[in-house]
Amino acid sequence: MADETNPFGEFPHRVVDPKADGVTRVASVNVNGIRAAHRKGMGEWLAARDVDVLALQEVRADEAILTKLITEMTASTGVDWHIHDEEAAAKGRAGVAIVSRSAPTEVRAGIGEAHLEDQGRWVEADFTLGDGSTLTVASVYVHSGEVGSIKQDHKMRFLEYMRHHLPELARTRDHVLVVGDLNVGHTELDIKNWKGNVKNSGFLPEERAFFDGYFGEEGGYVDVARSLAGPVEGPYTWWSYRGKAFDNDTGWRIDYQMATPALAALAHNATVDRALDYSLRWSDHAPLVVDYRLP
Amino acid sequence: MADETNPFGEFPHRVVDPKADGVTRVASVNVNGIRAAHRKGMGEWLAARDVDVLALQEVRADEAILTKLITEMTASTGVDWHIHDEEAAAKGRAGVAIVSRSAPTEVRAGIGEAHLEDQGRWVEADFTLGDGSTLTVASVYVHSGEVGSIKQDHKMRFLEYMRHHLPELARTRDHVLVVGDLNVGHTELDIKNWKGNVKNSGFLPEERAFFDGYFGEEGGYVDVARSLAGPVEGPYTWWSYRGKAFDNDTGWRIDYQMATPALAALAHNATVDRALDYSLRWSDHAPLVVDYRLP
DNA sequence: CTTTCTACG
DNA sequence: CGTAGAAAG
Repeated sequence: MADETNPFGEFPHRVVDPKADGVTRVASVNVNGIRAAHRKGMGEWLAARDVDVLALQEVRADEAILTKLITEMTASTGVDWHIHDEEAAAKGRAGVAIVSRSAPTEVRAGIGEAHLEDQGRWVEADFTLGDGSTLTVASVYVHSGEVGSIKQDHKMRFLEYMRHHLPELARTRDHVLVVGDLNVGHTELDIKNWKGNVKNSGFLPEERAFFDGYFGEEGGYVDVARSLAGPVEGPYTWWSYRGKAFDNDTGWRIDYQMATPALAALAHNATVDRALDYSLRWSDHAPLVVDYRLP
Repeated sequence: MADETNPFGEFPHRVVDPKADGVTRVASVNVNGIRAAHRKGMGEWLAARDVDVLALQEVRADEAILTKLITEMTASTGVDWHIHDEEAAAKGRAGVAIVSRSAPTEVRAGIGEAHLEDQGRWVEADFTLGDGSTLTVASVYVHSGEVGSIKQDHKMRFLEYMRHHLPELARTRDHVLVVGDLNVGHTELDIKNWKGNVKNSGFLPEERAFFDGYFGEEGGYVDVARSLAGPVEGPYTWWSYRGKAFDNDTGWRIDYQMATPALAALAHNATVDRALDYSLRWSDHAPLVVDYRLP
């Protein structure tokens, strides 16, 4: 409940977890339609959370709508935010974006060589850090998949592409942070009911094997939230709208922040904004928020 | 506003216009989707209005859903209502129904010879009256039409069919009551902005000419609401959802009760339940309610 | 269960 | 402006 003495109203976590000076806060969130998210209270979360880089997935709106809503939701900050998105060819589907307080030096949309279609699933932006090094941030939305459907083939192709592209990014850039909805739980700690899902898209052995690769020596990335949380169940980032999945915390940890090791070492304070305290829920995913003490 | 001393709560008209003994109340209403109408308060209207025959148009639901919702909305009456509908071939489109307190002796769906398609636009039911005569009630939903579109041709074909069928019904039955959304304003009194609509479907000269025929000597029907209201503007039965049409009463009188003369002579108390008093609006049409002192 | 688009009104 | 279906998640 809101605390009358709390200037952040219904967001007490903002008080118990203030952003420290010199910290860059990166939030990744699948908004499941930014229009609906905005209607249901995303703006209050954004105003209270004080993020510096906001990576969005499933925007499901064109650039004009995205810009309008982000501008409205960030009006209280008094600064002009930089908004870069990749829309899907099909209206109202997928769509990723990177919204940032500072201007990127370069933005690349689409998934490069596997650029078979305008899918609204990958956008990356380069930022120059204080020490002159470069940070590349990608907002990613992997297909949800369905066993026995062509959608699963597309998902596997995308995961396969990432197996090549992630190491290449890590090799050619200073710091890399790939965040988003990867639609796969890596380990048994990542899905509440993992036994019931070993044959479902999202926890298939062949999907999970890709993640072993992303996070292993060859992949060169750290699963930041897992690294900071340790080997505990969850914290989940998605709950089905069906039944009482959210109330029972029958969730999946399928949203990630994947950082190159030197960057991951600067991460602290990873939080999934499940919003239990204030009972707000404006998406089926919750934001994954991480603070980085960047150079 | 609701009057605390009014047992009908937010339906004061129920008090100022009680149904007299020995009266049969017939209501016609285009519900624009009975699911939405139910959700928005149709049940309260129905419970308060004490109708005997309810003719519905644009049900936009299959029989199972219609039956469930009508049963729920009439539960307080403690009687089993008789429900007969004609669905459109296309799910979620059109659909007419006759809901009655007493059982019809026969029900006919579809528009007979011009029965080119399952359109969900015509259903008629026969009832036996106290003196042994027969009353046929039809619930009709005429196409909305659009000048220059094939939809206008379908509308004109339907109106043409009615030009033949209405006199035939009148000739072969004792009493006939054809009610519903005819989607045409007959005279300049029937549309607030008639001058601006002489070239629009719903007030075209060729459409209005059909109504001259329906209500003339050859047609053999009386426009009950107009007959009781006299030559005044309206009362309108439909207002666009766009702009402030409802608030400004920029409406159309396109819902009718058409009765054979002997039946029309028994009609009194025609009311359009515009619901201004209690600010409820659960369809873009308002119910047209008429009391008949049947033999 | 929820979102968006679409067709129809 | 609003309804319901469809496709997707």
